[in-house]
Amino acid sequence: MPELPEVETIKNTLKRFVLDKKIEDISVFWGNIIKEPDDVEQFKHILMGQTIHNINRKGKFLLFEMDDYTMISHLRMEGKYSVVSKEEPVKKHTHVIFRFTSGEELRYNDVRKFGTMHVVPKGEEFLHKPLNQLGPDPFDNSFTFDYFYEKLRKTNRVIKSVLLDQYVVAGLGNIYVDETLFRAGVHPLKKANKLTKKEVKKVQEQAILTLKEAVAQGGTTIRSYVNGQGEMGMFQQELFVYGQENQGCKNCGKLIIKMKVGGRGTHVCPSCQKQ
DNA sequence: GCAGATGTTCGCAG
DNA sequence: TCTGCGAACATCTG
Repeated sequence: MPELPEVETIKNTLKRFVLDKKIEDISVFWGNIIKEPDDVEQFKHILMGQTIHNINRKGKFLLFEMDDYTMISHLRMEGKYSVVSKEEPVKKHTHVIFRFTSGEELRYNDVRKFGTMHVVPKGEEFLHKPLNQLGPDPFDNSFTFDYFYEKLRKTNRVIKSVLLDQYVVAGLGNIYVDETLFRAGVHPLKKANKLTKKEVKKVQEQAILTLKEAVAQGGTTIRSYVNGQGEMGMFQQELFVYGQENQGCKNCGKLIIKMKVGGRGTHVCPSCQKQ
């Protein structure tokens, strides 16, 4: 269920446990998670013997950088990583296990099995799917006002759908889009190309600010998100609209309403966010 | 028990 | 070319 702040938190906790660990063996219990190479045996073969030297993040993707390859992992709705001793009983929804020479294991657990893993040669991460078409990370310098304004100006979609589009900006998901639009005072159904420059600026600033605050709080735990150590995030305390339907707006007191936008549950203060 | 929803993304159809 | 909708899957809530 992770968006950018949750993935960033997972990256930081995982780094404390897997750097310089060498993969001795791999088990895959649900092969559909492995997307590249398309053959699971090949996936296992090329990663065995590799040592994890660094973990990076782009948008909602984790990049495990090894000797000759990078594993690009997306957690989708429910994916989780944990590092445990090999003695630890394997949970029901654990689908991939990386066994280290140290006796520890990196385990991937995913109730809904939506997550994906791609292994590509080191240095070619951004040349192939799934990263080659991704928009800028919101924390990157390339996420400029001019870039963002042009993207919004050229589409006929509503602003919420555009913010969820990872080709426009990579990292926002349903929670942080709703929070960003509330903080910017923009209605999710407003057409992206109808936003004034001032509104675009505000949306961009609030997106970055909201994500930064959420990272500082270790992410948002609504149902099941935990970091690489099984700890919950704390940002849910700071939410203004997400999951706050039928409660008073923290700004004006009017009831927060829930609606559907682009098939996604969407939370809005009808008074603070004018269409 | 069943319909609908869940922090995501992709492929397909119009 | 662009946009919207179902599917991938399991579980929980009303």
